[in-house]
Amino acid sequence: MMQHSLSSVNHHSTHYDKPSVTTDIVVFSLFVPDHDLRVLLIKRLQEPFAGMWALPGGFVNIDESLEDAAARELEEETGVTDVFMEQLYTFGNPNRDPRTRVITVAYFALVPFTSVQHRAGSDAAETAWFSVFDLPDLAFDHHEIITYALQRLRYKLEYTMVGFELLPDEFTLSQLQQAYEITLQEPLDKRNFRRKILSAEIIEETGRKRQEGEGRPAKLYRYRQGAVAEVKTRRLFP
Amino acid sequence: MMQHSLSSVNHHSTHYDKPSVTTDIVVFSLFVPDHDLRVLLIKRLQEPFAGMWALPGGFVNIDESLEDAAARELEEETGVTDVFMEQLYTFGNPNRDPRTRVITVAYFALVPFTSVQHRAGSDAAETAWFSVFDLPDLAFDHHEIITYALQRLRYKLEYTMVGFELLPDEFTLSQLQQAYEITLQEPLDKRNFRRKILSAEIIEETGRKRQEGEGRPAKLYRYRQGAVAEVKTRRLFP
DNA sequence: ACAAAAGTGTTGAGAGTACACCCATGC
DNA sequence: GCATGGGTGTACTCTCAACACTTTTGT
Repeated sequence: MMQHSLSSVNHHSTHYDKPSVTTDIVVFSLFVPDHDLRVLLIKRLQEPFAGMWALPGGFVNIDESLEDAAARELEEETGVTDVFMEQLYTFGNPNRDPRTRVITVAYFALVPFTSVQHRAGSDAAETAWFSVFDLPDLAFDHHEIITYALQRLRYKLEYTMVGFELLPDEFTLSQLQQAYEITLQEPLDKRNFRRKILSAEIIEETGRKRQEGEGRPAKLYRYRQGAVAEVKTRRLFP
Repeated sequence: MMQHSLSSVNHHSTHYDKPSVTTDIVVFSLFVPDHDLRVLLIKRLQEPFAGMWALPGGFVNIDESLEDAAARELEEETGVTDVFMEQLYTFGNPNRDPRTRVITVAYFALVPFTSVQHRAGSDAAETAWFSVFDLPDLAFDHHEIITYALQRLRYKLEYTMVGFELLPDEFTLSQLQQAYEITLQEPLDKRNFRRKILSAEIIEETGRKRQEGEGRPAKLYRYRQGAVAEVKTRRLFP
């Protein structure tokens, strides 16, 4: 065991007391018919906080990267796979876990609303989707983590195009607008929205049209491969 | 020892192989006469990478927060204290330390250029300021961390007012503009800069003027206590 | 009086915002 | 033919970008 750097630490404890490291993942998905943005939670089986709802997550293995750990835990606990994932923040308050010192690297993930239903009830643990706007009591500091994740998601929507990650591969402009409206919780002007999205040139028509549903069929769009999701100079919405 | 979450991990290793957790701090400061932005580095004494330059940092104690750990390490190793600090990113690649698994929570810090000289040569280890635009070979992935920190600093300058943190308590508008020009590495228009900064209403005149130096004395400004450093709707500079 | 830095306004271009009607389809 | 959602254009305002000269001090 050696020092990563110069400081003199851990001289007193013989077995090098180390914090544990976990990842927790805030998985967002849209529930379009309900006009709701929801987070995937699991019911804890172990103490502490047994029986309480918590974010999916768990210990980082000694030989896997943080991203791998997050993806693995997410799949093990919820069956959700192939999602957009991004590191959020590392929460390391000494008292965030009442028993031992646990530092958690939080990730946030976005899954298309179409691929949600069949993935939900997966395996051992009970999982459920909760509205981010009406959360139950949560284990640890998970409420704080979700609040932070929501803030980040909204922020990212304003200057990038992550909105796609909440939609299926092919989507209509109305769906995209709804994704924005639901997460930002404010109505957007249809014409301005379309103009801005299209002028950013990061989506393209597929040629196909959506058939299900009422009314005039809508053009389907896809994310343009190779397009940079960053939106040039301005915020995306006022 | 208990599970933070539901996953089943570490069943095989009897003594629960845990990664080590460190913090590393990227301390930026302006060197105005040289028109340079520099980072504080220390020469490593221990293996691995003994004799190489590296970021200040070290292990997180079992009972201290990440921020506290970063501040403590920074003071222990460089004598630098009372700085603006913000969490940057957590680097957890399994091979970033060739000997054991070390996850590092990186912070970036800004210190006023006026309080740099007397703090430099502090104690045990050799420390020095290096231009971020011309770095030596660095231990671990510290080059990557600094690159990321610089990107974040520039980004923050564009929509917040962190520029102040690189300046003394009272400063002139020209100094503030220089801070921006040095870190962004591009010239800015004096009139547009002043108009934008002043209309944001986050600094105020002190009434005093700077006396040293040539030319017409400049008004001194200070950060307005209670002002939100976020700049309203637009990017700060083109 | 001159060197050196501080300070100050205007104009044209582009982006943002607000706003209302016709179109294509299924029933 | 009507209900339902899809799709389109224009005028006003505001912010941004470019640009050059006068003022105050020390020597």
